[in-house]
Amino acid sequence: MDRKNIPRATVRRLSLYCRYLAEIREQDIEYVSSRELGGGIGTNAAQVRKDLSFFDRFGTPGRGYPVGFLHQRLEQILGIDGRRWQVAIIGVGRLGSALVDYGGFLKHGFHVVAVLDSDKKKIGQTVKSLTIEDVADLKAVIERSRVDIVVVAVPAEFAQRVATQAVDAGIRAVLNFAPATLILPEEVNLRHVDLAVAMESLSFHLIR
Amino acid sequence: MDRKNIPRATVRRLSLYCRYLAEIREQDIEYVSSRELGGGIGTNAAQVRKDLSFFDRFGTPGRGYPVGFLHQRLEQILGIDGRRWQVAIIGVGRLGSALVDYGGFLKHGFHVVAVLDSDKKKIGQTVKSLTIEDVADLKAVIERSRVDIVVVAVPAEFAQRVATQAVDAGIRAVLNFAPATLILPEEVNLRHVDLAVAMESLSFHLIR
DNA sequence: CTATGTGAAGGCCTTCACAGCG
DNA sequence: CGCTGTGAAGGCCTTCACATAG
Repeated sequence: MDRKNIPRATVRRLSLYCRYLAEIREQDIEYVSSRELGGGIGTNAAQVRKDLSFFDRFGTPGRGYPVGFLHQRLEQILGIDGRRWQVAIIGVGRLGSALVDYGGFLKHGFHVVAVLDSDKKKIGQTVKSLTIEDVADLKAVIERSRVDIVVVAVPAEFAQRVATQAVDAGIRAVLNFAPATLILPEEVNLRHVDLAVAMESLSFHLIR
Repeated sequence: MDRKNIPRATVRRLSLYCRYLAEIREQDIEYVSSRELGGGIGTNAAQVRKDLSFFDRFGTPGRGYPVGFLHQRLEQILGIDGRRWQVAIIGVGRLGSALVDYGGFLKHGFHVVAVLDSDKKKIGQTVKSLTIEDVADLKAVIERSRVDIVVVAVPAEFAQRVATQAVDAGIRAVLNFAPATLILPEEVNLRHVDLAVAMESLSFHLIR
């Protein structure tokens, strides 16, 4: 099974299945059918079975999927089992600081190990026991802290530069919050969280 | 042209084209080719032409697209020209408050007109000259302030309830930041901004 | 000769439908 | 008999390629 050939949409749903399974696991439910699992994340039974079939035969015909086992396997597949991904956040504005102590990071195996900014007034201050470092030292910080994932939370006009520097320093995964399109080498994993795009798509569909 | 039949991906790119056009318009560039426009947002020329052809013939063969005109038309199409969409933000935690004064809202025709929370200690306090109201009064607030779009920024366990209440109060567009899958009627426009999903999809692709 | 607009082809993802297993 | 796993069908979106306009 080559991870490159898995549909993006499937990976997205894997996260949602995983979250749903965590919830019903708490309720000591032992088996879940593809229909229930699909309903729980807003898709259908066939989609669930197809998604899971990319990886293995997790289910038992006539019964469904064993909740605990499937949950555990999905965490392995997503790479959030035990493992700790080292995250650096660049840009400590409103959004950046909200992200630093966003509980969700730690909970799911992501660990913020560095915070950077270009503002001399911020450099040296601490956020959640992390000292804000100079973005000019990005490469050194990435290497020293063994950063896996870079979160870009700087103003739009600096986003491309910062992202390129991160990639030059060896980074292969970038999560961009800046309202800007980043152009990076094909092999770099890039995700956008774009408020403007989301709002405008709502606006588009509200008309008429 | 029925807005319902436009591919989601096309609407998404419309926002990106619009942003790119705004940038080069500043530089007094008069015409842009589909190739340049595509390159600017990380797609190709054919895609640009197909996307735009859903709406009109904006271009001039041999020259390209007139930047100012196309920008203006895309703003109209997206519904962000002059018009003001009224936004309510539910949940004034770290994320919620970061959103309230996130400049990007106002700039593009979105106007935060109400902020709500369930925490008695927060209700009555002000954020950016808005008084935090009781989420129990959601329906009244939505009607009084003529809210078009609801932003859900509450903890996951309350997200579904709050969203359902908003829809019952007549809301037809929801932007969800909570790490939870919302199940809402088909006709409601729903967008998710899901950090966990984005991070986990990066994690998935980083393995091996 | 350059660059758009668009039917047709291609590719990817979702849905169907059913064989087969428990 | 219920529910999974999966090839095949279907549908949607992207890419191609060329007729057409300036």
